[in-house]
Amino acid sequence: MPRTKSHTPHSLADDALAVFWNAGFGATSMDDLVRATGVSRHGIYGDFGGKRALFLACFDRYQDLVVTPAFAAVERPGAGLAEISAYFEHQIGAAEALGLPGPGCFVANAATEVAPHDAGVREKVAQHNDRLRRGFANALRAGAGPAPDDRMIARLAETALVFATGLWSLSRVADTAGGLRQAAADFIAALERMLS
Amino acid sequence: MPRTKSHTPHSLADDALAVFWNAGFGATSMDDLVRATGVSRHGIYGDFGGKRALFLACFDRYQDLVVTPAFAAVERPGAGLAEISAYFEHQIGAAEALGLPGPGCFVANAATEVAPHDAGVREKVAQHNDRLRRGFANALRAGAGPAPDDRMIARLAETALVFATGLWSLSRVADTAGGLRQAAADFIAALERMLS
DNA sequence: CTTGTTTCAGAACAATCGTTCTGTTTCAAT
DNA sequence: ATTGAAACAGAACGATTGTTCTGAAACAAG
Repeated sequence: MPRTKSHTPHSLADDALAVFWNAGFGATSMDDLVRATGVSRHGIYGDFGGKRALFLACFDRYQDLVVTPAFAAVERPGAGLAEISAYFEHQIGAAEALGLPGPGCFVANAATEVAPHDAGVREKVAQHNDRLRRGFANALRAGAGPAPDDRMIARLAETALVFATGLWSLSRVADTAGGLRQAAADFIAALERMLS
Repeated sequence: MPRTKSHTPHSLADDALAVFWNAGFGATSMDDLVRATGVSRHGIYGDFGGKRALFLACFDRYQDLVVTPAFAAVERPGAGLAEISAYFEHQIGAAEALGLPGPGCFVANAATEVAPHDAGVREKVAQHNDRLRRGFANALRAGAGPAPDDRMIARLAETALVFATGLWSLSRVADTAGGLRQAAADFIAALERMLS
């Protein structure tokens, strides 16, 4: 009896993610979302209940669509510095392909724009950062030789998280990828020396 | 004949900076500025002409009030890794004193929130980043020994800029300063090894 | 004190926001 | 074909935004 839906919550969040990622939360209007997703206001409010809830749903889609494909190799058992390096290169290459200055990291953008005013977003950001921390630690352990110092691994993982966050942040204002690429290479080299 | 002014453009921008720094550009309303600065709408528009112009003026005040006092030691001839380390510690300590999660870096916040939509802000951010790059390069040169490799110095300065940017970004969501402080120490140690 | 200029306090404005609501259209089951 | 539930398009709403405007208050010079 009912009319068939033209979208699923998944596809709606996917399209919304692209808009939020590029323009941020505040600069994205409900009209922008209707136009970009092709879904009526009624449909958006029916599926998610509002702009903020849709934004929160985008975090999960971003994990599945962007973070996991790029970061899974770092999280795999047996990963090493090469996988961390490939992760950096993958993201810089993607930013370069989309044109610099680019959209950066969706989570990092949300962290500075909305996390201070929104505990729910702050929680999502914390979960994302923890995932990166664990992934980096996993890859650093393999590169640490036979007797890894867990204390040092945790610290270097934190350092890698700081560096990765800085990379996405700078990619929002950089005109060229050269500097970022060289910085990433130098950072990998530094990690290598710290582990030996 | 005229009534005496209760403020100067400098003091007005100083007070506005505190508000923008904590809440960001979009989340700060004109009413917030009037309340926080004690200056009427008429006064604000008379001195600067609008919200955006006042925001741009805050960049210059931020340089004078925050960046220069913390970063001048790094820019001084003869500075070395110790000055870079002190700069990190200075900023982390300040963030800790203000309570974490903190406001981070005013420029870095503006870079992610408004730079994508505003060429003027993008220009200000680029100038700030260039200043940091030059400062880091200056301090790295002194630590590089008798025959510094300018090519490598420039790359490491870029790496330091990426790391510093990541530090401020993470300080906006971190609950404790411990991780940041350890990461900074590790990064300094890594720079030391890269230079030798 | 008077005067003239400037600041101040707040009302008023148009525009835009997120959200809600009202018909109309669509489609599957009968 | 009829029917009814659900999605659609878009108007409408209240709230809030940045900006402009108006009248009253304040201060220094004469």
